[in-house]
Amino acid sequence: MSANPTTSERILLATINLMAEKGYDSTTTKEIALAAGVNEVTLFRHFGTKEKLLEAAFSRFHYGNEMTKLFNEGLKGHLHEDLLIVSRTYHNIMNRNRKLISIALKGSSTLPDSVLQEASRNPKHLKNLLADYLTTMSSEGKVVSSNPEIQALSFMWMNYGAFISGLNAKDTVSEDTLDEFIEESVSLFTKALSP
Amino acid sequence: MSANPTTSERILLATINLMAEKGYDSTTTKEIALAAGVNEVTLFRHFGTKEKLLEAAFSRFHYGNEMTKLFNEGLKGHLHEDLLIVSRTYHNIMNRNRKLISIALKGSSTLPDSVLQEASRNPKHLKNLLADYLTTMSSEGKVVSSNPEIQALSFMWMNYGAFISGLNAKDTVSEDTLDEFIEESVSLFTKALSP
DNA sequence: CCCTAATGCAAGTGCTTACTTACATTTATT
DNA sequence: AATAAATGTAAGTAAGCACTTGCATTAGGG
Repeated sequence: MSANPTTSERILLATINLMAEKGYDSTTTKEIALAAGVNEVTLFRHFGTKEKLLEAAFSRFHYGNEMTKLFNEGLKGHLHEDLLIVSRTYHNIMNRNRKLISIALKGSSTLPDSVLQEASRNPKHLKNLLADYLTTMSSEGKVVSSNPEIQALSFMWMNYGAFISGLNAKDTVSEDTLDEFIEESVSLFTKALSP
Repeated sequence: MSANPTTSERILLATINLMAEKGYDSTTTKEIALAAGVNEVTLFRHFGTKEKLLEAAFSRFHYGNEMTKLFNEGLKGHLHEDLLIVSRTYHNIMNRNRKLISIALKGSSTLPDSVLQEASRNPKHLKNLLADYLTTMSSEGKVVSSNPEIQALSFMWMNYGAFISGLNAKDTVSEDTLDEFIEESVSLFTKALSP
């Protein structure tokens, strides 16, 4: 369909950048074409409709299952270190996909379902993994046995809130501030969860 | 200007409800008028423009400074109880204004500044208040002396994340689940912050 | 009963939008 | 050089948008 991949790519990137700022509805195909340096007609020849254009952008750039992999392999049974890894990986993934998430958050009446699902599975999946981890750790006596579900939820929501907060801030949260927050908050949870 | 307040009120409520679902741009004045049970012209006679309409909705329904008042009067120096009050009051205020916040979050290129400011001051103001509280508590030996800024930030972000998570969920988070989360998470922070 | 203010109704304006069509031009392939 | 595929250009379409205008209808207070 597209012999020249750079053209498609440029259009998709322009789509993501503009829509992350202004939302799906407020971003016009004319703008996108201008930002991508192509004619508006080319955009339609490549993707047909505005809706399919966004779908293409999502399916090409969305994040995979890095987090699941992390929980299956990367955690060593040391609470403080493991929470650090989880938190850092989480923010890593989220920040890499911040624009897609921003688009989904702003939403629209005509936003394709596939796009909405991508964002809604955000913290839920991770909460389950973390809850399982805490349950295991608890059975090994390495974590206080209480309510692993809500403990995991609290941790994920804290990081989710931190991420969302940084999304719309004009002055981007610096790398240092994020690191500082991660370390302090992980220490906080480590102390709270230790037997 | 409006001899019949119910008419204005109906329009404002319809505005908030529709825009919270679909966002500012995607909500048409025609829809609003239909939902409010008035003619579209009446809407313009009352508020002039779509922009002024949203401004009116915000200025009439936005939350005051309940949280500041709370910190000046309501806290008693008992960590666990105080955190409980803060958390409960926070979710109370946020849930009462969930639709306005939803509108501001979705955003738009033409969204009035006054509306955006309302939402951006969300956790920041509260973080400062909570940080001050923790500093005081720390000087009284009731809280571990570490980094009150980030401790406060962690607590606020956790609650912010919890709130945002419940915003877009189709199945509203039940009252019970929220209560359960608040109690468990406050206990968590109490243990972590105790000397 | 009259007067005024609020509302409804019908029609229309000018603008923007996503999307199309027909044709010319460039670029790559053979 | 010839051919085909990808892009540009120009123009237009149909629909939807916020917003306006002129006039008829309703309702309440004096």
